[in-house]
Amino acid sequence: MSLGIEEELRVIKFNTVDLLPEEELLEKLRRKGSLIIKYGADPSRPDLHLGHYVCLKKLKDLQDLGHHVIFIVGDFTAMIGDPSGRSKTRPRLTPEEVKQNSKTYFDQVFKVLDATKTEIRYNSEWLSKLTPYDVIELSATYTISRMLERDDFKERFKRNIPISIHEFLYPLFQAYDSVAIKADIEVGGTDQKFNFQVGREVQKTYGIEPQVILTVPLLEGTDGKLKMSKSYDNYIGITEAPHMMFGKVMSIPDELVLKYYRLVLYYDDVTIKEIERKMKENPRECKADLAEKIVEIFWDKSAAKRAREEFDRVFKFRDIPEAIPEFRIPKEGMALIDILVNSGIVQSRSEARRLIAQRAVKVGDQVLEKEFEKIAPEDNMVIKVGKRKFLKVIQQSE
RNA sequence: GGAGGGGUACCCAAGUGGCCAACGGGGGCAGACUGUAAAUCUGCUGGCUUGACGCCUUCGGUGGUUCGAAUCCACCCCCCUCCA
Repeated sequence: MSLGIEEELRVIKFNTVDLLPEEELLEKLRRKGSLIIKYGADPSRPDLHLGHYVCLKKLKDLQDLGHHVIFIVGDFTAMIGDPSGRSKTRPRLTPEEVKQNSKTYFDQVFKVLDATKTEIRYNSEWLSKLTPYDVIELSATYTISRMLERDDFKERFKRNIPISIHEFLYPLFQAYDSVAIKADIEVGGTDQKFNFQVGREVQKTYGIEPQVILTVPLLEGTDGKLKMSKSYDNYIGITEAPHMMFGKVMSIPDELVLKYYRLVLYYDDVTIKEIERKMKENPRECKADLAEKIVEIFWDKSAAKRAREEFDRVFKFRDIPEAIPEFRIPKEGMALIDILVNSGIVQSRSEARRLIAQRAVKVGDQVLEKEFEKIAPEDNMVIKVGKRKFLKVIQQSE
């Protein structure tokens, strides 16, 4: 915290989208020095991915600047069950499930944040104490038309997709969290801007100094279009095995590479310019560098290096990966289809048939076309199914 | 409470007595190409059966009519719109 305010502001603004209002932040910094930073977590989805990482990284920046990060687990809201989406009522979580989830959650969070400097709070602590009277009072701070300013609500309203009353309550409860901990800054993705705004309003009506809004960009997932999310299955999880992580980064569209360099690796403008040039010359290497560096963040240098070598072996040199599942068959052999199904490498016999018909099953570069072909175990026999599934077939011990 | 519209596979959406395991699109998977990128082309996309034939399960739920139902009837559940 020996940095000047100018310098501190520069760090805070790196990779942020909104910082509203900036003057208020400056004023707070001058007056208070150390600020209370709020981050709200949804414990119903305990798998963190790179999208979350962007946010966590910003929290870490703030932490390093000497601010106090409070991590709020939305256990109360999770127990009610957030029905966003359409007809799917999200399963309500029991307190035990919440406990369980938050444990895995924090194992992951503290790969990034400093555990000793992070305060964890559960919002049931104050939300469950609210009386109907309090809730009404809280609801009175906001109007329907203001709620409908939020894009997703507006959209749903326009398209006659149901919005239940308690969904309107969510932003209010979230705002109340800011009241309860007297947040100075709330940090989240740009999609949270509206909720944070509500936080400000509500804080004001409760006579508390309004929080400053800090949003970070949303990171697109491996499909390159939608924001990274577990439900779109386009995410790169921060606990995924090195080779998985590496592979997934390699599969992102080129257009995203610079964004990843910037948001995940925190490269500055000058370096980004360089990468941009390199990207034109050798996009593959450039992406592999990115992948290796990302793996390095969550694992270590050697794991990252190994992941890269492994990837090259399999996809560049069309070789076989180092560690692959094994399946034991009797020495007289077994029908191909049974091997595929019994080993669990494919889901059903129908699927196995399809894959065989599509010439997706090979040994070496020989395509196996007959599903009932008897396969006898041979030394180092590896069956390849599709691009990335491998199975080592070995003889059952007598 | 009244009137009308609707609930179909992972998602969107056609189908209103047999030709429907169900058009089309998205997504996914596989093949060609390749940098596990993008773009493009092709095939597949409920399960079981050697291909075909066939069989089983699926069209909000439960019963019914019929040789035969996602399609018709009854009751029920849920969603949307308008009126009160």
